[in-house]
Amino acid sequence: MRKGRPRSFDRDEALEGAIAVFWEHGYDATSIALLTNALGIGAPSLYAAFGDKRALFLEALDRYMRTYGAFTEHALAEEPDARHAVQRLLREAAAAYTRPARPRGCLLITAATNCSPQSADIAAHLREIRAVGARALSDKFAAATRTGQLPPDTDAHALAAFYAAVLQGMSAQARDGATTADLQQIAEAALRAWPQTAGQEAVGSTDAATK
Amino acid sequence: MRKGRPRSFDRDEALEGAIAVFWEHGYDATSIALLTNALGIGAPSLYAAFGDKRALFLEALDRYMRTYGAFTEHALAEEPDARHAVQRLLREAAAAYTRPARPRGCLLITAATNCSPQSADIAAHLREIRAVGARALSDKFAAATRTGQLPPDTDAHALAAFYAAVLQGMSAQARDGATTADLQQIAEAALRAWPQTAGQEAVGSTDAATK
DNA sequence: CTACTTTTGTAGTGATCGTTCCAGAAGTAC
DNA sequence: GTACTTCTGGAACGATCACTACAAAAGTAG
Repeated sequence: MRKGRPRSFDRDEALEGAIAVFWEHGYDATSIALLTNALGIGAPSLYAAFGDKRALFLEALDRYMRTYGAFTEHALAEEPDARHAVQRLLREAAAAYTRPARPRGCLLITAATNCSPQSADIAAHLREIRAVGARALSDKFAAATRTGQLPPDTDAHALAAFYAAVLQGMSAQARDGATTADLQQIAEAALRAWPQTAGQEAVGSTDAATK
Repeated sequence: MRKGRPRSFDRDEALEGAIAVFWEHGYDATSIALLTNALGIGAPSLYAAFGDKRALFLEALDRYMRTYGAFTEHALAEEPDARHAVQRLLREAAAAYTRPARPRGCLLITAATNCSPQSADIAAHLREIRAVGARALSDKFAAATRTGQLPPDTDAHALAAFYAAVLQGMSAQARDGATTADLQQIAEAALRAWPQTAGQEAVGSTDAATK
């Protein structure tokens, strides 16, 4: 066994608690006092176990992405059809963003939307991870366009930006109190915007195609 | 003329500057030092002119809603057709959220997404204003359903939640660096989700209608 | 037991938070 | 000019920020 006085708390459990606090309040608004209070441990214990606030957040973020936020990667990786991937992505997001006894929305999306200038690097880091996700979506659409799952003139980048925006909007709606059913309906509406395959022409009695 | 030493700065100009700072950093992350630095005035002058930080934010928010954010109300009020209203709403949002020399996105949406527990009332206030906007959208859709502009089975609440989510997503995308053109393409994609009027059946080669 | 190692709670670091006191500056009124 | 009113800049308020020094506590090793 390890020498010295043993740690009085479970490190993984504490990290899980830190995820919840950062998820709820974001990076800047989460104070050390808020964390130590929620985790039931003293500040020196927290610093000894995780380093400083930034390191703790980054570790919490990493764990979040491999657990609560992993459904996005899974949907893209496990669904060969692009349409089904997006369908599953949106529907699972509707559930994930409104899970009971958990903070609303997505930590990656909301944790650093307003931050002070000295936390700008944290915001940039989250933005970069979001950009990677959007690029994965765009690549999926580009591949689907090449295999004929999407019309040849599909703008993969634009379509990925749309569904990324819908996810961010769903997260915001969840934070605003939307229910799971509300988010599911948003997801279904977003799926109606899926590009038409050849043979089916522009829908609706609209003049939307102005460009 | 008024007695006493005259104010050395223009109050409206200072309020405009405060809008910019709150717009950029949000409520919590905007410190008084950040404000006095940006406005070029001392803290006592700011407090004498606007009260405390909360009152200044609320006044800045009010002015924002009657200027930069007024396009949303205008689109709904001035466009009799619901489809055209949403079309105008989304397209103007794409421009408004990426205006050069102005902060990205929407102050109403982003200014209090992560906030400390003691600013929870500010967050609740913004949420309430967003809810009023969503309800206005929903009412517009309900009226359009009654006049036949939308299918009789349209869920006005769900459709409003969708477009509200798209607006919030566009704001987030703008903050993530999206260009005006990017947002315009998101807007056009969202418009493709507009419900089909009678006679045109479910679109696409999908099995989306699982419910 | 003693020696050693690591964690703990208390208390305190300097910095910054929102906010205000106060003395002097800058105007009007007479 | 003097009297009066209002605003400004500097300095400071207590509270909180992220973070840590320190010594007692709690374990293992011998």
